Amino acid sequence: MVSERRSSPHSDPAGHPPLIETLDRAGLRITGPRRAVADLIDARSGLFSAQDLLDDAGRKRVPIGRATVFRALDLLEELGVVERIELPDGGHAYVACEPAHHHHAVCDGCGRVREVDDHALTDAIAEIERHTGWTVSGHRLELYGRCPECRTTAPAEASRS
Amino acid sequence: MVSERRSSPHSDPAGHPPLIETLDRAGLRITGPRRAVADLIDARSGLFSAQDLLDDAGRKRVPIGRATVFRALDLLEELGVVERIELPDGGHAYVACEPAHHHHAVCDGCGRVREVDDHALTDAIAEIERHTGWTVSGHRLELYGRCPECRTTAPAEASRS
DNA sequence: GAGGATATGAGACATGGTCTCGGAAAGACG
DNA sequence: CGTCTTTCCGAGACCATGTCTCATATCCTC
Ligand SMILES: [Zn+2]
Ligand SMILES: [Zn+2]
Ligand SMILES: [Zn+2]
Ligand SMILES: [Zn+2]
Repeated sequence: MVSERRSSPHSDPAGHPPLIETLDRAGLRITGPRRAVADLIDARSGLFSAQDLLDDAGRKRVPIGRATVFRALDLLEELGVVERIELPDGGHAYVACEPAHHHHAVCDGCGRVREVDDHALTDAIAEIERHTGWTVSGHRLELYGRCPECRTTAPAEASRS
Repeated sequence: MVSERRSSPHSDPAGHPPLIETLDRAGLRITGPRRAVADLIDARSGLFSAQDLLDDAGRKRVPIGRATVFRALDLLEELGVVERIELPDGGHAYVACEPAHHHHAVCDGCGRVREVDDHALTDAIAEIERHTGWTVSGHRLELYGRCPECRTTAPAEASRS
């Protein structure tokens, strides 16, 4: 479990279209399980783990195989609408997001995730290439901290360094 | 296994002092196993996994417990001289490095790792904080690409995207 | 509908890491 | 040195997160 989301009015925070649509537009088969996984993800906000989805599914009495969930996540990840991110503690979690290249800021208070664009980093990387003679073909950046809501409220509530 | 290192003359690439010294200076107990792990790491260059160390140890007939290797890695990581980094494919690997904050460029040809400093990124993050209202307390950046040596040689050899 | 391509689910397997616990050994001190 | 206390170690169970296999079920096209 990644972090129990308090049910908030953020069910569709960034106004993503339903994920299932992405599968459809990509010409992939729309199957029951895929729709189910897509819906489960749509119903969440912020971080989630594959296990979270499995748990959700169990709670809603929608039986889905473990492998299927991972396969669906792989698909969605390839399509760029779900990303697997690295947590500060070394664990992984997934998050729904836009296909365009970007990065994520993760709130360690509430698990909210905010997409962050790339601008400044692109320059920084060009600079690094010039400096080092390396060719940088990809990168991964994750930011950790507190969202505006959590910054003003109690700084308490879990979080490892 | 993270990537079989071709034995190269880079045994001590950045001129790190022996890792065992770090443990010593930190006032930690110098035990046989810790020394062994430190030496095994010193003898490597580039990326390695805990399993790599275990294999090395086996080959050299230096029996070390699995848990002990992980414990030593944890220690060294806390001291900042070893870091666990995320690979493009989602796997993990360790690498010896300087304690100062920095990031890593990983060559997908040969597994070499180069430390990269933080300058431009710091500005970028300040900018993001101003923009989003978030407080960013930590971050993680990994660069993937090709080192100068590998760029000139065959672009072959594994690597996904 | 019927049929062939494709996806699913159960569960074995793999990997990477943690935990527990009795026994071993470092280091302090005399 | 020898002893004592504290810490560490190793074996192996355990766990979480994924992946694979293969027989079965489902889509989707015709
Ligand atoms: Zn928050
Ligand atoms: Zn980027
Ligand atoms: Zn290289
Ligand atoms: Zn940095």
